[in-house]
Amino acid sequence: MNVKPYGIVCPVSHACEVLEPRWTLQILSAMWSGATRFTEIRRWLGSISPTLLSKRLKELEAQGLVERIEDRATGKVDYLRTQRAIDLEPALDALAKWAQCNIEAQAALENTDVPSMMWDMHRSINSEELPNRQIVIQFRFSDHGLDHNTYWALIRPGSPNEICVTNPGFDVDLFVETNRVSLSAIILSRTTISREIEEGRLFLSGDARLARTMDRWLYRRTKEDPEDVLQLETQIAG
Amino acid sequence: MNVKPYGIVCPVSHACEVLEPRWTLQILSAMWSGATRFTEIRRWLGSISPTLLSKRLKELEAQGLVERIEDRATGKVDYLRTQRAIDLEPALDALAKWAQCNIEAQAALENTDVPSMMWDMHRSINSEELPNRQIVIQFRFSDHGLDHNTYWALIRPGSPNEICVTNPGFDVDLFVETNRVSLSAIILSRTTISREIEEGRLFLSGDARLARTMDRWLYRRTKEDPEDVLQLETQIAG
DNA sequence: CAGTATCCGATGCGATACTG
DNA sequence: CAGTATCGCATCGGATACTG
Repeated sequence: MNVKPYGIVCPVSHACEVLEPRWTLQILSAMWSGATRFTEIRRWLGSISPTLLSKRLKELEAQGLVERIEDRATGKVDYLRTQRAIDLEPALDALAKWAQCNIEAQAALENTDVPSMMWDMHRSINSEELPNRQIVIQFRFSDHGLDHNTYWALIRPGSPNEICVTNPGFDVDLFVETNRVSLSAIILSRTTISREIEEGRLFLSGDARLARTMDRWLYRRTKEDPEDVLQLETQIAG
Repeated sequence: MNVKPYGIVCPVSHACEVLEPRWTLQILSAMWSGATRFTEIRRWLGSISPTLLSKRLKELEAQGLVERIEDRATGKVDYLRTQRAIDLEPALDALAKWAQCNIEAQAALENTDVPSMMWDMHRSINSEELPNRQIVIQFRFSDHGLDHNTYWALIRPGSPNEICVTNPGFDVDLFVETNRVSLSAIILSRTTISREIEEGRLFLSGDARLARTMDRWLYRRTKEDPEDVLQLETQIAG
């Protein structure tokens, strides 16, 4: 058992006893997003310590939410969600939707872990929506105190996207200058690319067509139905 | 802010930052169930300290999830959920449903707080399904180490149910002998009344008709659609 | 009833170093 | 890469007593 039992007869509380310990839902979310390897999950979560991740994975295994698969040949280990964990998706969806509409996470956005956000660009940049040639996009963050404030995304037809912290040496097609609050707010659909540009928090330069189509090739985390977006817009405006 | 921010760009994590601190969801659930007064919420939760409840209520107020209403005339205070908290219901429902089907909470059930479970009988006993006269039901728990192992539920037409820890002095119509695991499992629909009787964990004596109809007058927490119940039965059997 | 004030102990969690 | 081993602090939360 993870958390001290609440002692009340209520299914939600039983769920809490399993899911409440720090990082538990984040680990499951990372796996939902496709992470299967220990190090992969770590990178997704950014600031979790290996000790704690190891502990949580064991707990999740004990709870029957995660399965550890070791390849005898290669020694590689994969973590997979069990059906029980997959069945959590509707609840996580509902929670995400609620948070999307009801939390002004300004304070949280300010704490965005930039490396994990950039790592996320592996899937956040949709190469299908980019020209069918090599593309290099440089991201520079104006925030102070970052270990790295410049990243390069390298998109090549037929290869997985690459994210570099050192200049890969190719010509840059698009320069993106922004800050962590702005970019994370865009990813969360809490604002729009055009508004961020208008208000001076996002600068795009280089290939004009890439700049114009950023709306399409940058994948946003949540897709709301029209009413929800409207509701969201209203809240942000108000 | 409540919990140290996760730093990842993900709405679920933002929800966690607000909802993860211990007792937060339980407080909202108690209010969902109709509790509005400080002491009422306390009783519902059983083992929360007043200090912590006070702290959480302030935090929830700061987050815009709870509204504190003080009656100038009487000085009485009510806590009400805001729309934002009410909008959490779908997520809580999904979570409850998941827990119902996917957690064998044996360990949790053993920690059931008996006073709060009995307090819950205020609403768990549906007087509509009882004969239209005064009914007294005595509950005795065989567990060791309880402050009180005997409770009396007093149901009178036109009055709210009463739960007593001392014999109210009326004739008892139905005697219920059980233990906390069994009764809480019944309330959670994790087992059935007839099975608990068969397996010797629940004894009913006194008015035979009250005993036979317990299925009807004891309100179960979650109402599942048929397939879900089936799924649950399978899991318990397996 | 509706809380506040204090205190203290457990432990959760982060940081760091190390290993096969 | 995939973890384990230690360490130590901070803080979370429980217990208790007290108040208007």
